[in-house]
Order: sequence, then C-alpha cells, then structure tokens
Amino acid sequence: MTLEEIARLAGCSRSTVSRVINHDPNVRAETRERVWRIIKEQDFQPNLAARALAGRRSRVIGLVIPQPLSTIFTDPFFSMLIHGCALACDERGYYLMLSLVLRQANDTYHWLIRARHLDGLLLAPPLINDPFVPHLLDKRLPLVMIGRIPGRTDISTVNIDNIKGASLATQHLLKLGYTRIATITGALNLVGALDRLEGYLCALREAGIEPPSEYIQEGDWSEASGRRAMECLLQATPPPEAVFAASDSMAIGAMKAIQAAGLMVPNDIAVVGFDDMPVAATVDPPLTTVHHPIERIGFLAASMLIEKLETPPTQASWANVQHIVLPARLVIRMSCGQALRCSAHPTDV
Amino acid sequence: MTLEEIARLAGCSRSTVSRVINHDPNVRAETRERVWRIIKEQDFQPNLAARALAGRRSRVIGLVIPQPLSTIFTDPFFSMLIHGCALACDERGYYLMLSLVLRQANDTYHWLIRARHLDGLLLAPPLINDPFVPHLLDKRLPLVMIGRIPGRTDISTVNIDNIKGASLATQHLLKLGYTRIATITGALNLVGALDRLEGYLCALREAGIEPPSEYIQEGDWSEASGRRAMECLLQATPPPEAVFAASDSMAIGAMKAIQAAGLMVPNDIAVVGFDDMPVAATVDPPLTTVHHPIERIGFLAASMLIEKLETPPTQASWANVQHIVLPARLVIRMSCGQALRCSAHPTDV
DNA sequence: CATTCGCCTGGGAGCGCTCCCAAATTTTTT
DNA sequence: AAAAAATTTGGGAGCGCTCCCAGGCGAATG
Repeated sequence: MTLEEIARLAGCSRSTVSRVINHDPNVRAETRERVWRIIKEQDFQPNLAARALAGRRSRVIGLVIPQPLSTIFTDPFFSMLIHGCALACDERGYYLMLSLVLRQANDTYHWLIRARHLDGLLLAPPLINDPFVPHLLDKRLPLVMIGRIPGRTDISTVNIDNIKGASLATQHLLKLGYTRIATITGALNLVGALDRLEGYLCALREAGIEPPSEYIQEGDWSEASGRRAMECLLQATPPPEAVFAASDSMAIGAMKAIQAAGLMVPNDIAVVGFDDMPVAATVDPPLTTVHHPIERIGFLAASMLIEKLETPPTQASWANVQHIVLPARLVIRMSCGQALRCSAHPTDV
Repeated sequence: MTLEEIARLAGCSRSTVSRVINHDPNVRAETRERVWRIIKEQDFQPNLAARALAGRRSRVIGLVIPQPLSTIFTDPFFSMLIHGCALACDERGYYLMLSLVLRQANDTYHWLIRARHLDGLLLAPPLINDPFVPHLLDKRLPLVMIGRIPGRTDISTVNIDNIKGASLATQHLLKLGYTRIATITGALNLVGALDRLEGYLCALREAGIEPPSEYIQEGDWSEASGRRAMECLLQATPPPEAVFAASDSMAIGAMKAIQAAGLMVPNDIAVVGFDDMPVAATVDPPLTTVHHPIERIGFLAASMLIEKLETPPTQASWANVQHIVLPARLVIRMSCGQALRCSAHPTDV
C-alpha cells in the first residue's frame, strides 16, 4: 500500500494524498475528508524510510543519558524523564530513541547522527566538562539540554531552579528553629548537585551560619550513599539537628541510618529531601521534599526540540535559544518535624 | 557524502562501494581495501533511510516488554535483558528500539510495523493469554520470544529451564534436612512464575511431601511483596523452616521480614532466591540462588532474530522455529544455611 | 589460437515518499 | 462579461541506496 494506491482509490493524485497526510492547508475540505476516509479504511501508514529519504528528516530524536545502563534502568528518576519525553514525541508524531551507550558515547551518537538517523538530540545532564557536548555542538545538530550547563548560553535548556529549591528546603529548616543543619550532596561532578549545594550554603549564610565542613557530605544520589553519609554525620560533634539531602533516595538512606542508630526522625534529627519522587510520600515518616516535575521537564524539553526542528531556520538559528527554568516548590510532610515534633509515631525497624 | 562520492574518490562505481559496505565477497581484495580506506578517511556512513527504502529492511528491531514503564525502569532484570539485546544488535549492525508502551500496545506496534519501521520483534514474557501475541503472528512479523509460551510451538523462544531451576533450589533445601519448605511465587499470570512453582512442587512431591496451601504465597516479584508474603508465612503454624522465593528481590524482602521479626537467616529460617542478580551476592547473608543468565538470554534472542532476518526464506519459514532452553545452575551461598548453621554473624538491623 | 567459463565491475531501474513548478479550477475584481 | 487573482491539483525530478543484468577481462579448456 503506497501513496499512489490511496490516490487511485480516492480519485486524486499522490501529491494531494501527501498534502492531506502532512496537514497542508491547501486542500479542499471535501477532498481532504475523502482522502482521510480512504486512509483510515485501508489502515494506511506512509513508509517511514521513504519519508525520511525524501524529506531529509527521520522524525526520530535521540535521548542521551550519559550514565551507565544499570543506573538508567534502576533510578525511577529516569523512568519519569523518559516517560515525559516519550509523551511529547508521541503527541507530535515523533519517535524517541533511547541511545543506549555501550561503547564510547562519542562513537555511537556520532554514528547515528552521521547516518542521518536522528533529527535532534535531548541530552540529560552530562558530567561537568563532558567532552561530548562540544563535540555535538560542532555538528550543529539541534540539541536541547535537560539541566543547565554553566558557562554556555548557546544551548537551549529546560531545568528546575535547583538553587532556589535547595534554599527553600534549608530556609524551612531554619524557620523551624534548627541551626545545626547538615547536607548530603549529590555526585559533585553534576551541575545539579553543585547548584543544590549552593542553595543550601546561600540559605545558611543569609541566616549568618557557616556550616562546618564535616556537615557537608558527598553522596552519589543512591540510597546506600545517603546511608553512609548519614553515618558520618552522626559521628560529627555536635551531630546535626537536621539534614538536607539532595535527593529523596539519599534522604531515605539517611533516615535508615538514623533509625538504625536508634534515633528517630524527625524528633532526634529532621530530614528533608529533594525531587518529590513517589516514594517520598509513602516512607515513614513521609518525607518533606522539594517538588521536581521531572516528567514535565522531559515533556517540555522534547516539545521544545520538536518545535525547533519544525521551525524553518529563517531567523539565525543561534538566536532562538531558550532557557526554561521551572520554579521549585517545597512539599512539607512529616520528616522535617514541623507539627510533628511531639506526635511522631515510632517507625517499624 | 554519498556512495557515489566515495566511488568517485576510490575510482570505482557506486555498486562496488555498496558491495564493499555490504561485505559482498565478489570484490577484488585490492579494490576492497582501497574503498575501505576512503570510507574511513571520509568517515562515511551510508544513509539509513535510503538503505531501508531500497533494501526493504530497516535494520531496526523492536523490544517489547509488556510491563508499565515504571516497572521496566526499576527492575534491574530488564536492564540486563536490554543490555544483552543491545550488545547483539550492536555486533550485527542492527538498532534496538525499546518499544515504550504508552497507549494501547496493539496500536503502537501495529503502527511501527505497518510503517515498515521494524524488521522484527523481540517479545519479553507476556502475560498468559496476552491478546497481543496472536495479533503479531497474524502479521507474519519475525518474532522471537524471551521465555516460553505454553501451547504454542510455532514461535521461537529463548528461555531458562525454570522448572528445573526451582527444583534444584528446593531439592537443595531438602538435602540440607529441611522439610517444612514454603515458597513465595512470582505474579502467577506469568509463565515463568508458574514454572518455578511447578519446579518447587515437583521437588517436594518427589520427596513425598505435600506442602500445605498456606505455604504457597503469591508475590509480584517486588521486594515489598516478598516481605508481605513472608509476614504471612511467619503466621503459619508451624512456620516454615525454609523458603524458596521465585526471585531474588522477593527473597531479600523475605529476609527483611524475618529479620524484622527478630529471627535470623538462615539459623531460624533458610532462604533461597532465584535469578542471581548482582545484589544476591552482597546482601547479608549472601543469598543462595539459581543463576539466570539474563543478559545472555537477551543476547541469544536478539542474535537468533537477526539470524532469522538475514536468512532468505528459502525453506518454509514455519519450519525454522528454534527453542533454546538454557540450563539452570544453583549458586550456593550463605542464606540456605549449609555450612553456616552454627557460625552466622548477626545482621545489622 | 579460438572458445568457454569464472570473476569483477558498471550502470539502469526502481524503493515510496517530498518538494516544486506549472496547469487547472474556482473565486474575486474590474 | 472578461480579466486578474487566489485556490487547488497533478506530475516530474529527485532523495541515496540495493538489486539485477549485462559486459569486460583474464585464465582455463579444447
């Protein structure tokens, strides 16, 4: 089944059918309807390879997550991100290709791009100074970054306001009266982790507090690392009264360490997380955290990229760089100790 | 950069370059080398869309995992499976497309297949009586199943011997002297879970033991479900001395339930898992389990599919159905209590 | 030495679309 | 009513490959 055959059945030409499929407005309403009816009737799908070859675009966009497969497929963060991207692609008739990094990242993407298989790229937060990014830009491949990249304003980005979010969380702890506030950071070779650390520091300094260096522990986003970091924090003298963890997983790890030490959250030590992942609401006690609309970010990034792809490069393409920064919002639950300071129910270790 | 240009640089014709790229033996060695050199020099990649259009195949195979995204991206099982498939594809110059099920599965795949975007499909274990499978077969799309599908021998499969594996695990517990052996099954709408249950039952019956129905608890593969199931088992009178869990996650959940009840593994209750995921070796106590070479299974399934695709359909295609069943192997660690019955070190709850 | 056979090589004919221009049709204007 | 303008339609020319057939060349054969 081809365009030509549909055209024959509809009593018009190949070109008209093509116009209908591509939503070209220059088709008489009546003709359009007739053609659509035949297309539906025959359950016709245009051949993607032919479209790609003739139209010089594949309608496939790649999502690159510079992390090992085992991380991508274990952290629900990525599941949500991918879901958001996939939804946007679906809505606009694009295909999302997860670029699975097996060999050298450079090679693989380079390959796909050169083979004209990819129209554009979504790039999840790369490591700081990732050599891959300049490599991609040189190719002038349409690119949207999820997360910001310091020192470059020529790449479109979608991001949450990490600094503000971390600030909000820390300020909330300050407001509750805690002064010995520690933090467990994410992996510090990621901009997001640095930003959250900065937000934490800013909030404390604004309150005139300079945290001792032992109050700043580096994690790697995982629950296990949160647990280890908290174990270190418990050794500090004096130990902190509250902890801001840069991710919910780490916050949960920290809570487990606290509970394993025979202490209680939030009565003995308050904990605040970041990301507001689904688990945050169901752990015990429910975790106070900063909401991070990951799925929405993925959706926006993919939409932005598709928009770019479909806008003819009339204006200088360097000019239409956009930066979307979504506001962070604090979700107050029990783990920070607000109303709960006297009514906590014991946890079931 | 096109075939034609490479040909010009190499002083030969488009056809010859095409032959070189496609490893056609009918090219003089000297010419072949010269052409390869130019290709490397120019960093040339043939246009995929053109190849797909002219060659009537896309070199893209789809991997369908009939599970919600959140499951796929959370269970390391799938990460390993995907990795295996991706490696095989990479090796043979194919692309793996994860088919993300957003809307109706039927629709999405139907779509991709009709648009000639997919040459073949890898299908991870579908639910029993999944209406999707017959749908796919009607299309005569090359298909390889990971896991078996009862009552159909016309689909190629790659699988581990689940029945034998579960038997081995149960027999091992019997050999250690346990007689009150319970099981935590996987989700029973999956063939794999049924097979593992069957293996467990067979082993017990061979030993002349008929387990009471309360010794058989259904889980859903998750750690949480293992924990819940174990809590039920602990209520049984008399409680079991040993538990065979149909997955490592559930086994770990069970161990946590046992430890939370103030009992010890394996001294009070022995636990055996299934899958031998990386965590199995690192939990405390290390988990005795059945090795499941998931990555290898993915690799084999993808290789088999590609083989099918590249074999011209000379012989009746219905005839070349293959079933690979990999043997299961027991990995004995500490959690079953073997040597450990008197030397267990306490766990750090 | 002419003939046959094998091995290489070149080029034509598409694959099923999109893009573009020109022709046909309709609508608006004078 | 004819002319001009706007709208709608048709078909040619590719996109960059693969497939196939025909032709060139040298070695083996009679």
